[in-house]
Formats: sequence, C-alpha cells, structure tokens
Amino acid sequence: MNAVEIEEAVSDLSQEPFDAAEFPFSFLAAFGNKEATIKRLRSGNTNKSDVGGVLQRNNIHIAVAEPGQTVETLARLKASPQTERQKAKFILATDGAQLEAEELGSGEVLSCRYGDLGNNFGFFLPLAGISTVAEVKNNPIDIKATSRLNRLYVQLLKDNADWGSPDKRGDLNRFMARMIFCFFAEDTGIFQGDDLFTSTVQTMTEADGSNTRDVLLRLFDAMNTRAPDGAARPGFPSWADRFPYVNGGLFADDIGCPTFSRTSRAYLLRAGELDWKTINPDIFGSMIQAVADEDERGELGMHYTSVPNIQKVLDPLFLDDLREQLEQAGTNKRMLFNLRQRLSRIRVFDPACGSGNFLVIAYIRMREIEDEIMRRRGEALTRSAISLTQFFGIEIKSFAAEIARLSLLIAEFQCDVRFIGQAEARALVLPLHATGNIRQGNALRIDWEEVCPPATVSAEERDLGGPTGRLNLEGGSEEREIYICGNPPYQGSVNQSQAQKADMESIFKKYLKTYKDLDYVSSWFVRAAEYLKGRSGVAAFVSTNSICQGEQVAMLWPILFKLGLEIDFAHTSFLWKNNASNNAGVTCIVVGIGNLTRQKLLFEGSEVRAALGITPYLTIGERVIVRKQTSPLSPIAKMQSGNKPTDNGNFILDGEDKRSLVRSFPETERLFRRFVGSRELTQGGDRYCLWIKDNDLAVASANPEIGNRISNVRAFRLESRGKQANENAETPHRFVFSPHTGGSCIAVSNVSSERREYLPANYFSGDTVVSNLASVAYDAPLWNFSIIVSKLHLAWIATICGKLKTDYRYSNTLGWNTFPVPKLTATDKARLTRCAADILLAREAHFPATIAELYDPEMMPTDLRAAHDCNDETLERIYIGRRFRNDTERLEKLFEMYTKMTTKKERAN
DNA sequence: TATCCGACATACA
DNA sequence: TGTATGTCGGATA
Repeated sequence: MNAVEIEEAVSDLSQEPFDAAEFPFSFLAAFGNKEATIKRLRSGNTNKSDVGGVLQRNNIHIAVAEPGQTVETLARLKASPQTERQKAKFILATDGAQLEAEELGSGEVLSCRYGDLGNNFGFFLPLAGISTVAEVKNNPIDIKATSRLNRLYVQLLKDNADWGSPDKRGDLNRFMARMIFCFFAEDTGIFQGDDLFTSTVQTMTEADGSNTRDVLLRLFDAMNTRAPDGAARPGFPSWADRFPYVNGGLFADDIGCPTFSRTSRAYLLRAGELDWKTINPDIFGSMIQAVADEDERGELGMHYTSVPNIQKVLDPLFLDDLREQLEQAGTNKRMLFNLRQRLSRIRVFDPACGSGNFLVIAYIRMREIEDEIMRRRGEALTRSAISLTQFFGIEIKSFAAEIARLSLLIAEFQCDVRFIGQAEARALVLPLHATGNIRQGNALRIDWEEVCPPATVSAEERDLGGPTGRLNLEGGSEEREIYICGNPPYQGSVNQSQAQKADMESIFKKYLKTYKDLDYVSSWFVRAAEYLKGRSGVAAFVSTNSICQGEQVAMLWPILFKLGLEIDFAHTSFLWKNNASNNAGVTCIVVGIGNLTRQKLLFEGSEVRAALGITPYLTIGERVIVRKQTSPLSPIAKMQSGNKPTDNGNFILDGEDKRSLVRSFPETERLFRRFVGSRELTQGGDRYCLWIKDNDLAVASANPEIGNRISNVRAFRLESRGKQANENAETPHRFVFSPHTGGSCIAVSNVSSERREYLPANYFSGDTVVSNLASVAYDAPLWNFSIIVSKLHLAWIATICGKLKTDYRYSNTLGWNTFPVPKLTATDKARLTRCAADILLAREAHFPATIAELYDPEMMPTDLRAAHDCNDETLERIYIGRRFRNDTERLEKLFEMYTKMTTKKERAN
C-alpha cells in the first residue's frame, strides 16, 4: 500500500461510527496488513497483548479505553512489559472520541480527536514500512490532496464515460487544473473571502449533484469575464460575480464541464475542505500525475525527481554560476543590477518536464537570488524581473502538462508572498500572468526550436552576461542563455515499446547502423546536442548510468562529440531515491553536455574535482572509447559466454533432488553435470543440470520425471517471444547455447559486488557445466587465470564494462578481448602460472570456505592476500618493471597501450 | 551464433 | 522492508 491508499483508508475509518471491538483490526487493515495476519491476531495466536488490547510484534500495541480514560490507558500500554518485549514501535489508546499515541523510538506523541485521525495518518506511516517520509510527514497536505483529487477524478470518469475518450481527456485534465486552482485560490486569499469556492458550490448546488455542472459553468464564465471598472458584471448573479476575473489562459477555453453525481459532488467538497495554501508545487505536482494515469497509480510518484537530485542538475548547470556572480558583485549596485538583468533573460527548458518540478525549482532558486540582490541593493521588491515565460517544457502526458503550467503559477504566487508580501502578492496575482510555455507532445518528435525558440541577445545584453567564475559568455554566444535540463524516461532496448523503438529510429538512423541497444534516454542527449549545435549552451539530464558504461558508450558518445559537445560536468552513479515508498530500481548519473569553454567538474558523492576533460566513462582523463571485439586484441586465451539453458528452471535440480532421483533411477546419473552460475561460483552451493547428449535422449525421455521436464522446456520455448527459444523448441533436451567442451575451464562471474578487490574466478574440471551467468575460457593455460584475478584487470573491467547498479559486470567482448597485455615470454608465463597455482592453493587451505567468504575485504585470509599480492607484483613488473602506485596509474598505462594497439591495427587494415 | 543488459529481482535479517 | 548481491532470458547483431 502506498501513502495515498493509507490516507484514504485511515480517513474512511475515522469517519465511520466507532466500533470498540473492531477498531484495532480495522486500524491495522488500514495500514496494509493482510487479512491472514489480522485473522491470526484476532484468533489470539499472534496477539501478544497483556492489557486486553491488540499487540502486533515489532509494530503496535493498541488498546480501546473506557470513555474519557485515553491518557490512563496509554500509560498502561507504556508500562506494559509486553510492549517492550515485543518491540512495539507505537502505542495507541482511544475511546472513540479522543486518541492518544506515542512513537516509542522517538518519543513523539500524538493527541487528537478520534475523527481527526485521518489528518494525522502521517504519524503512523512507519507502520507500513514507509520511513523515508520526513517531508510527507511534515506536509501531509500533498498526499491528502492527491488522494482526494484521485477519488474525484475516478468518480467523474464513472459519471461521464464519454470524457474518458482520448480526445476528451485533455478537457477533463484542464477541468481538474481549474479545480485545483480554485481550491488554492480560496485558501490563499486570491479569492476574497475564505472558502469562497467550496462554500459557493456547497450552498448553490443540490446535494444530488444535478445542477453542480451548471453552477461550475457559471463560475468559469465569471472567471473568464473582465469586470467593468469596479462595477458588477452584467448578466451574472451576485454569487458568481463575487469571483474575480482570473483567466491567464486557465479559464479561456470552453472545455465544458462534466456532470456530477451525488458522490462526485461530495468528493469535490471534500477536496475543497483541505487547506491548500501550503501545497508544495514540486512534490504535489509529481504525486498528482498519478491521478490521471492508471499505470502510475500503483507506483505513486515513483519517477519524480527529488529536490536534491534536481539540484544536482541545476546547480552546476547555471545556478552556481549565478551565485558566484552574486558573490563577486558584493554590494556593487551596478553589478547587482546587471545580474538581475541577466536573471530576467535566462531561459530554462525541460524537454521531459512532467509536472514541471525542474522548472519550479529553477524558478524558486532564481527568485531567491533576485531577493538577495534586492536586499544588497537596499531596495524593496515590488515586482519580480523573472517571468514564468522564461520557462519552457515539453511533456507527453496532457494532465502532467496541465499541472506543470499550474505548478508554475502556484510557485510564482508563493514566491511573491515570500519575497514581496501577502497583500502585494494577492494584488499582483490576478488576472493570472502568462505561465510557462509547456507544450504537450512527444519530445522526440516535435521541433525543440519551435517550443523554445532561441532568441538573439542585444550587444547590451551580452555585456551583462556573467564573465565570472566558470561561465564565459565573452566571444561566445550571440544568443540568450538557454539551459536545458530534466529527467527523461529510461528504457533498455529489451523493454522498449514499439512506439519508443520508432522514436529511436527517427533519431539514430541517420547516425548509426546499430543503435538498437541504446537506452531510450540517449535520444534526449542527441536531441539536445542537435539543438545546441551551432550555438553555445549546456544541457544536463538525470539518466540511467548505463549510457556511460559498456557497449552503449561506443554507440552514443561519438555522435555527441561529433556534434561539437563535451561533457561539461557529471555526477557519478548514485542510487535513485525519492519520497515514494516504492522507489524505482535504478542507478543514476547526471551528465551535462555543452560547448562552453569552462572548466569541467566531476562530482563523486560529496567530492568535486575540476578537470580539463571528463571521459564518457565519467572518469577524468583523455577521451578514449573502447569498442567491443569478438577476439582478443592481445595473445591471450579465447573466452566465451557460458552455457545458456532457457529452460524455465526445468534443467536445474538442487543437490538433494538430484540425488534422490539418481537413487531411484541409477541409469540417470550420467545425464547430470554439476552446474555453476554466478551464485555457485562465488557463494558455493550444490546445483546440477541435465546435460543430455543426443544419444542419451532415449534414456532421458524414458524417465517419467526427466521426460516431463523435457516436455516442459519444449512448451516454454514454444511460447516464448524470443527467437532463440522458439528455434530450439524442437531440441528441448539441449541448452540453447552450449560451448561446453568437456574439457577444464577458467570461469569468471558475470556480476560481482563492487566491494571485492578481486574478480571471482575459479578453475573447473570438465564435469562441471558453467552457466551463462559466467564467462568461460575452455582449455585455457593457467596463466590466463593470473591475469583475470589481477588488480590490473579489475581496474580495466571496472572502467570499461557495464555495471549492474554499481557492481562489476564482466564481459568477454568488452573487457577481456580489449585488455592490453604485453608480449609474454615463456618465463613470464611460467611465473604467472606459478602465481595462479599459489592462489588456488591458498584458497584450498581454507576449504570449504566459499569465494564470497574468502574475498570479503574485511575477512580476507593473509596467505590468500599474500598470494594475490605476489600475483599482482609479478604481472605489473611485466608491464612496467615495478608495481603501479594506484589504479589511476594502472588505467593510464592500459589506455595508452590500448590506443597504441588499436591504432596500429587500424593502420594495418 | 553469441552476448549485454534490466526506472531490476529477490533473498535475507 | 532496507540492505546486499546476483537470476534469467529477450532483443539484437
């Protein structure tokens, strides 16, 4: 359950008549406990209460109090030994009128009327495991507003089936934006009189909803009609005439109005009851997208960018430069004036703007800088020089686009209140100003220049530019400063929709033959590069880290470099996080691409490094791009993918199942091989696979269990949408890819934790089948093992290969075949073989410890570490005659060798 | 054929 | 339910 669903459930509970016996269970149900859990509590099996209440282990101790005895009952809960023994996080006592609760960890207490429980649901959110909710807890209004609008929206669609059609949806979305504006306006004094809108609807409409539509249409009309100076507008009844002229585009179009039922009218009024003035246009806007989108409803704000992550984009993009210019200006009035002029001319463009939170944050930060300018000039601000028309966006979803326009207006009003004053803000706000230029459409298909036309600046304007700090406009642009930013959608090639693939084709076909493995997000980088071509500027996006790793680097980055761009700044990988309870599972980076001559900044966690250049692997250094290749660059062993079953689990048995099968059918013994994937290689474990040679097929099929497994594989492969699976459906006893030779091999895990200092690799005899979760070198001399487990090789893999989150991912084509190795003499090989054997021996000495245990960086046995040290020393001496000082030096050498070896090869061709 | 990756997947404590 | 660490097989070349 997400926070909105919990809010709805808790609010409902507190509105129902109080049922003393049922309350504890209904309360737990509201926080998402499963029916089975509650059943067990009810039966007493898991109820640990010692005071006649309900105590759920690790969660909450609830007791219903005698009327008027809530405080006393809470004290009893607190004193109860079971409360502590069962590690309750909360205690709660209520008599149906008053409610007392305490969070035991923090000592925070809640005391409220029972009916007000819905407004305090945030207090209990940790019960649902939602603990990253500091902002939500402090500002529950955003969640409550979302939840109530959600109900209204769904009900309106039920009452007005025709409004659900694609061409009418936009009108419904515009209608919702109007409602939100009215709720906001009546709580902030934009409308004269508290709750003017809600109370007008309340009093003027029938309870059955029949004339709600007529009343609303009348109000819309009024808000779109300018009043003759101070006089009443002719033709409007006085209740409608009390509404001001609002317009600003919001009420201009005739979108009609949906019809209301008793229920939808009630939801409208309930939404109006909230106090909307503290709405956060960034948080709320992102959450509310879920309202109009069934797909998103379950994931509630999963993809909205948190403010810290937005700042990772906006600060280095242009805000830090503005702040620096402010510092340099000190109290110099002329310089401060110039900076304010500059602020009034900057354009911010988010081509994937969603509900507009990047634009909103950019606007607020710019207003803060303007406020500081005014303070230093000793002047009072009467009207901001920054206009919403400086903000541009493209958004594919109509409702989000609508919300983006509205969020900017709300942000403007809130900034006016904060920096000018309450009364002045009210006086300024109506009629609504033009809001941001938000275009609804597919950013990969429409012309960006049309949405955000680059305008030239006058010579005078250019003089005002910031020749300070990192930004140098001198001799550069004749155009306005435009900053492109945002968090476009990510989608790997496997999961792209047909429409997204078509979008990709429209962008990449002219640059590349093979582009289909690129992530969808890379389209935005190319579009931005095309937009910036021939003018100066910077574009920065939050992105999945995969565009700066592995195979995608060689596809995407040459295009961007050719368009004249460099990496202007970047944040290395960080885990995606926002306030949503179910975060998207992705590791992100921020990359700014631009063509300004300013120093480059690389942010790694809390550290920043300035540099002359940043590579597409997000390291500092000279630009080298490593391309995958099918055979090794150096004279080293051939390495391949492991054996791929595509069996839906049918070929694989754990040790116990395999043994019991073989006990019953001894003739099946030879059909099995030990099976090793990433997990077995590192963490050990006992798994076997069916490895059926064609001439054993009769034996295999004759066995009921194995025959059954084979036919399951056939069915699975037939149903699969993968070509390889289909093609191998008629040989269902075989793996779909099987390089296994029956000889011995060296295997490296394809994924491994970044905590380890050495790659997990091992040596296997011919009776073990290595799965496609590892890469294998069959019949390879042991000195290859020495290279694989070296620090030198790991440094290369860590930089060049792809990653799974930030963990190492091994690839033969990208990491092994490209690895530069100097010519090895027979003596070199003998020494390395010796080192490899010593490592294997050192491991053996700790039998049966697994590789994961042995290579835990904190527990690594000294003899094993010594063997590795010796191995690294021996190998590194072959490279440079001594040990490398660090990984930076290792990579420098490797890149130098790689460049030399690949250019030589090119010349030879 | 043969890989590379996943707005991931899932087992733990 | 946050933390730790690697499954599995589709889409692509």
